[in-house]
Amino acid sequence: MSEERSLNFLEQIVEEDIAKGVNGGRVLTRFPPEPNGYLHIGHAKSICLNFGLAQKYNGQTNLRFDDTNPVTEDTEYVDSIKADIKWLGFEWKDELYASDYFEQLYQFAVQLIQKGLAYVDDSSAEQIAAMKGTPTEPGKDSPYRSRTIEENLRLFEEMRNGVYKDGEKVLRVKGDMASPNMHMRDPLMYRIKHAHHHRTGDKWCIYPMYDFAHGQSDSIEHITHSICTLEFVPHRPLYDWFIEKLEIFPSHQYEFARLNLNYTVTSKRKLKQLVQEGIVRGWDDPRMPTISALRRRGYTPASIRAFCERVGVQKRDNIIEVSLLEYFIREELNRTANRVMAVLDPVKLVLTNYPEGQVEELSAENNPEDPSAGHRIVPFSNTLYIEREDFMENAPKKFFRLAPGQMVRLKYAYIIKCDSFDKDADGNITTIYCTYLPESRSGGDASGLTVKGTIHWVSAAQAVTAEVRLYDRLFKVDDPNSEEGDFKDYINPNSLQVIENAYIEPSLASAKPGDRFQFLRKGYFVADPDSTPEKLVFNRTVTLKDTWAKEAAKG
RNA sequence: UGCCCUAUAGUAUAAUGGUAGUACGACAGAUUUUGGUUCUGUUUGUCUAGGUUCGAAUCCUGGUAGGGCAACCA
Repeated sequence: MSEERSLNFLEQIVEEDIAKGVNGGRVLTRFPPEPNGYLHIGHAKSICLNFGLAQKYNGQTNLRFDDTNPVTEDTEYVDSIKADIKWLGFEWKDELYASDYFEQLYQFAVQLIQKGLAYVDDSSAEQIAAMKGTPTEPGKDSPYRSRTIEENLRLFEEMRNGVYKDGEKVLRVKGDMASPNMHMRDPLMYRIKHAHHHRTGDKWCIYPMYDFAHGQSDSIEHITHSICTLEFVPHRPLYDWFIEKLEIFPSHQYEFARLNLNYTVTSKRKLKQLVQEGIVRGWDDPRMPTISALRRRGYTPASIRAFCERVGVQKRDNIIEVSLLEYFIREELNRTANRVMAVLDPVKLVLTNYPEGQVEELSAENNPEDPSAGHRIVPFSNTLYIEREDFMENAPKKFFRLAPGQMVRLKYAYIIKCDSFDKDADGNITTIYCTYLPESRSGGDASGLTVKGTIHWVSAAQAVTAEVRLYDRLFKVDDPNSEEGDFKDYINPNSLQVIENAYIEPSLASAKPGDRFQFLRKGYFVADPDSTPEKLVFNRTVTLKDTWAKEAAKG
């Protein structure tokens, strides 16, 4: 917070406005989602921006649902959006709905008709589209464009009163069909939809278009800085036009470039498709880029806020690397997550010189980055599980783990030496036999030996089994949006790997959903809400950086 | 071929007419009872051509490239 940073272009605008005394120095922003889907990482940027800007300049932020299209909206989405914003750590001033303004917006429309600036059009959607022209050719005036004010007033009222069916009539701006800006070519203001609205019920059968609701909603709330994404730049002249003709509070819109992440899609339409077609398990499937999925994946609000802060605010298109997001969650979890041992792909290891049946209680440091995290007890015995990949029958020189004749330290315990191993008929290693060095015990090592490698383990008799879900990127290409064909063709078929029976140390048995850990050498994990008293379920939030894997991949 | 927005290392972002810097990534090394962390070092950039200026990433003009705009979606 106190870190010195140059101002982004929106902060500059706000500071200039404050300096000039615009709006008496008042700052009021708003976050305006449509409740037709779950919030994603791109929205997080907008939330951090809108709420953060207001916070920084002693202002406030309204939460306003732009609910002008009853057929796509639902209270399920309203609830999830509110929960996500709160979880991210922000508080809104007022919870508002564009639908709160339906009567006011209707009156605005009447005023424009009275001024001769709007008309009722009987043309079909296809006819209107055909008369619109193209970006390089002007459009044509509708044959209904010259109706009298009185007739327009009567027809619009009849539209409201349910006299007409869906699509029979619309209310349009009397703009300029030759404008180089397509949005000024008699844009629609109202359409007829005999549909049930999640808040207004069946009170209305005409609904304002977004373009006729958004700017005026900002104006009604006296929003000082209305911040949205770049695709609305060409709409701004229309919003300004409405404000000018209606002579209402002049909110100003400013546009920034939306956030894009590589290897992911952030389009509500596409995300909804992934959910509805069962490609993921739901909006909060940890592979999704939604806020609720990131939460379930184990991301923290602070890490997402830090990411959004780092990404900055600009007007140029951008695709951020996922590694930046991962950096921030690793950075936080390294400081805060307790270390534990979990063996995901177990192979049995027997210490032939350790007394059968003896159980030693070893002290294990919870977090080397945070001494105040204390210690815990980990049981040790002659039969352990270690990670299958930590043993190689024929190891290359730089392999610092177990191999016949090679020594390694068992974390928090002893140095061991591999003597032999068993294989089954298929050539899989079934048991590894080692001897331990009694004088090498952690904390009191008198062996005089140093070994290159330290591996994690769990004691077989005391181990608890758990399900572990390993996630990888959902798409196998960098930029799924720019690829040919259907974006779903580029889904990574290995984005989820479920390990039914991982062995975890007994101290983990009491973990509660939402508890975060570092599984030593494996990554950061969070207990999933699917956990039951019988079986814990863990999600891998992110791997640790793994320079050995990188080395090994080089061949 | 109309209008609008944009262009700085691989990615993102500073420098607001005066030494092109930071973060992530990558690479190399040191430390390490996590091949983690930490530390050190290295690498790579102003789209292009003109103009203004003592001086241009910055201002102007042309070009090039990318993006947006023609839903009764938002």
